[in-house]
Amino acid sequence: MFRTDLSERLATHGVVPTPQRMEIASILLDGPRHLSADQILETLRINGSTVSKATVYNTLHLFSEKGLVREVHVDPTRTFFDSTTHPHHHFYNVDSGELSDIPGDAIAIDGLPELPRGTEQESVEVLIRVRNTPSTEG
Amino acid sequence: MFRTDLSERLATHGVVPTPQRMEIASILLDGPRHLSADQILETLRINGSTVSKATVYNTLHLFSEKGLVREVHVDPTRTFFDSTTHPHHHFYNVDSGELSDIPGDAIAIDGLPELPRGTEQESVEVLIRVRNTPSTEG
DNA sequence: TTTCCAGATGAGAACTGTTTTCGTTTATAC
DNA sequence: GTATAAACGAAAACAGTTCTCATCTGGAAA
Repeated sequence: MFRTDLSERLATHGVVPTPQRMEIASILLDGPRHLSADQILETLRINGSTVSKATVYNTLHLFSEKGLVREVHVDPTRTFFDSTTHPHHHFYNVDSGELSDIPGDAIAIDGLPELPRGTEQESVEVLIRVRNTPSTEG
Repeated sequence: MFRTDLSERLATHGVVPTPQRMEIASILLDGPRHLSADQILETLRINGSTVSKATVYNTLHLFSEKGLVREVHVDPTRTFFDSTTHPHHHFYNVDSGELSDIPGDAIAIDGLPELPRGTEQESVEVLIRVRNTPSTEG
């Protein structure tokens, strides 16, 4: 994705594309990504960027608020930010800590239950936890 | 549930039923419960118990290890401990922070997707986030 | 009974991801 | 150039959880 595209994408979501936000966007929004704040900060540092931790968190929350990313909570120790914002589901590898998308049509939910009284649905998420198969032929 | 039943239940799961563990068990295991460590600690205090925070966490992890409870991660700010250990699904009320069970047969998943290469399934969880319906007739 | 020992407990410190605070910088309008 | 609001960032604060380690407990052995 070109910088100008990214820039426009931020703008159309009501986010002023500052240099710091563009750096973060180029890491997180350039394709399907599932990254924690820490992973983004680390990538920034590797790229020689000096964007501060506070700005990373501010920006991620702003992106989330404006619908540019979704927060995914599968691991109590950190929040993942998902660049795919439409409803979809996830695999979570408990060994590697990797989060990945379940292809859109590979799963379906049958018969949504009646919601608790006085509530309305916000989202439906399926999480399939997987672990690495122990290699028995090593 | 009677104390002796609880005590036996711990024992059959390989957990020595100490007084502190029994206090926690009587709060968490006496029916379907979804409680955070903090909620348990608070309940203990209300009941006049002096069980320490360290012991609460130790005990919860022990229970989890021994299959007496399951950990549920829906809220990045705290872990819920669920006294129902067989596979099932949840509602999470984002307004109240309440976690509740989806009745066992009220939902089904259609066509599990192919797992990522080299992984095996550990669990499948459906989480339906709900929010309180704004009362328009108030 | 006394001694020993492993396991259990608990007070408080440490840790970690995240949030907050607040002074400084930047961008834009006038 | 000056004013103003937004954005940035260093560091402190925060909250849930984990860790450390000294003490306690209860049963087995002597």
